[in-house]
Amino acid sequence: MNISMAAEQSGVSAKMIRYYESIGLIEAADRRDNGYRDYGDTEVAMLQFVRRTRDLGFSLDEVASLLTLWRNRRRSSREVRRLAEKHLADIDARIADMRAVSRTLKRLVHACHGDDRPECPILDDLAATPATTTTKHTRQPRRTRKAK
Amino acid sequence: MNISMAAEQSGVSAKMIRYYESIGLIEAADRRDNGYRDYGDTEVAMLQFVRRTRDLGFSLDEVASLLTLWRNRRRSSREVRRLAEKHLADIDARIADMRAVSRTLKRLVHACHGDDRPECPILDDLAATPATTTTKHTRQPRRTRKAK
DNA sequence: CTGCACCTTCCCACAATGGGAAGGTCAACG
DNA sequence: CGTTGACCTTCCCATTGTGGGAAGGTGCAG
Repeated sequence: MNISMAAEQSGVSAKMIRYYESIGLIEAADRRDNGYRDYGDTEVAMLQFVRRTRDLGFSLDEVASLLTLWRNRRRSSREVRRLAEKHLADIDARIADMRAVSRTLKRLVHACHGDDRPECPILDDLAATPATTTTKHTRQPRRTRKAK
Repeated sequence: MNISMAAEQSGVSAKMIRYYESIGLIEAADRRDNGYRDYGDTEVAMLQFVRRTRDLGFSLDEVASLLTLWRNRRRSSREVRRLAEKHLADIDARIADMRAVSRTLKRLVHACHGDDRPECPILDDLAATPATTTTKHTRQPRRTRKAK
């Protein structure tokens, strides 16, 4: 089948299929006499695997690893799980960060009248002068290199 | 003060300060005779505003809008709140998506032995043939083609 | 004067995707 | 048979926001 059909059946755009091929994520597809790429059910299944893995937020690098493991009949499930766990930890950390942001935004939105007046706690908060931070002046005793 | 000091005090890297200037997010800094950019407390405060806004996940476009509102003494807080609410909704939607991913990953990780054996529900799930999805296939746009 | 930490501009890269141009191919329809 | 239009191909560009680094100028301590 042609690439657009493979795209439709796998849920991966034709553009992306070509891209995945170009970076070596998937093998180069067979070509027909006219130069068109030709796909079979095996290839479509692989593309579906890639799409599902991407849907779970794995990077293309991770997809590559998972594809290799998938194809390797002598893999250890330990390795697969390790990859998944690492990614899960990453996702959860990002969720935590975003929840903190969400809480802050909710608080700010709540505090703001949202009417014609210019007074706005949201802007006040964003502009908050770091009096809180007690920034006692990063000294500059001559050539002090910045830390961190 | 020099750009590196402004960077240190604002928490925005020198690289980013120049970039923000180049895209017109912030005004071009004054220059000293030697061509060096020169920053004062006002500029640092603006950079801090930008950093805080970025920390809350606003895009640079949104930062630009918020900066304009911040500077405009005749703004309506309604507009600010609308922006914040829109962003909040966006964040919350993304959190929901990621939580769904997290739940799926947790389930998969849980189901996987993670030992030397190759059997792995994680890979099985990623490879799952859409028998479950009962996707009866979206019909073609028109001109049915259904190659081979 | 030397050395070094600054500063400047400019270009490259990243991740993953889409848009679109220029040109070849295939099949249906009149 | 020729036109038409939906395909296909490759190639380049844009995105978002950030960092790396080169090449060259400046300022100051020793």
